[in-house]
Amino acid sequence: MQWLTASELESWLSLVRLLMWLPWSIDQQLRRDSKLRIVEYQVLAKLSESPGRTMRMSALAEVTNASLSRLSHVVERLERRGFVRRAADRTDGRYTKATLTDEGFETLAAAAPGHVRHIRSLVIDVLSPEQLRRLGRDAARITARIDTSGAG
Amino acid sequence: MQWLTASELESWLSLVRLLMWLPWSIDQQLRRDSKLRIVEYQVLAKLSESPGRTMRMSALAEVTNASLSRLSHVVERLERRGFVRRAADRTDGRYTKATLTDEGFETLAAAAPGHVRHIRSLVIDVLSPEQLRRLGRDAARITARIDTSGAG
DNA sequence: CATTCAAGCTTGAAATGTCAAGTGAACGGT
DNA sequence: ACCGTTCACTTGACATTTCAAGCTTGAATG
Repeated sequence: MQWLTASELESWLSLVRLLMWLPWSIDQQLRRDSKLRIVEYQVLAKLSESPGRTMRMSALAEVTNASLSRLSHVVERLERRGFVRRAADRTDGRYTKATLTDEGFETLAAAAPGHVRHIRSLVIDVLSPEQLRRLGRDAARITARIDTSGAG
Repeated sequence: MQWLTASELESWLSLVRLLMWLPWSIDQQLRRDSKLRIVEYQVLAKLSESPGRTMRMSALAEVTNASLSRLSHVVERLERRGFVRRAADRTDGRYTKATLTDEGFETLAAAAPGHVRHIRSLVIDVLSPEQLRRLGRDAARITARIDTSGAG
């Protein structure tokens, strides 16, 4: 087997630290300022961008990288908080459509600026436009190699 | 407030996908092939690199990005599996020292090659040495901005 | 039609993570 | 020596996630 060189190892460990701490930091900020966890924010955000502020559960699960089961629990909690409503699809009863309520939208709207400010100060403003573009490209290159078929 | 430009947003979303899927993929591989979760692997790995295969709980918590409480639970489970032993420090009874057992070391040794192969195929071999170095530098730049004082 | 079958989601229990409070050991002042 | 504090964990309660069924709806087959 081929081990890692010193340089590879160093870069990899830097990346690991990023993978560990950046989501943690984002989560802290959202919870502190908006009583939302990352998944919840993502659910609200993705719904808000969709036509009719509505999405099928399975589609929502995919874009938020949550298993259907996990999403089901998350949405149930968001529903109890009044941020989301669920209803069976008229045309195909197997589908469940989740809709963002006005209250959910307001919560998202209140949370977004602080969230954006936070990622701007941690990521966007720390790198040059060129560096950021490259980072995005490299990230995309890696995720393209990941087999996500077993998710859900 | 300052929103994100289209280009910034695109790069950011790429990074978000990386933050979501890469840890997920690593976790899958470790669980499937070695019955270990990421945290557990990290604990075993860090212990194995330490003199006497021993570390204080707080030091271990820091390098694994786990709260002391979480680490305490994790190590308890590893202890039940026979991979780790705990003992109070002789010189200062407040410290708890965790030690990797032979069985724990063997488990780690069995898990490491597959893990390294996996990250090599997903990350290391996908980027040129130069790209990897830059990725590591950018990651370090970002983590340097994160205030980790509230962790633990 | 009735009968499987799969898809899309939900559910409940077990595993895991987080939070707040508790424990005991060392330290610093008196 | 005594008192209060801080440090390093641990613990138990609670929240969340995962895992393994289970349910309901529509499609496919006979």
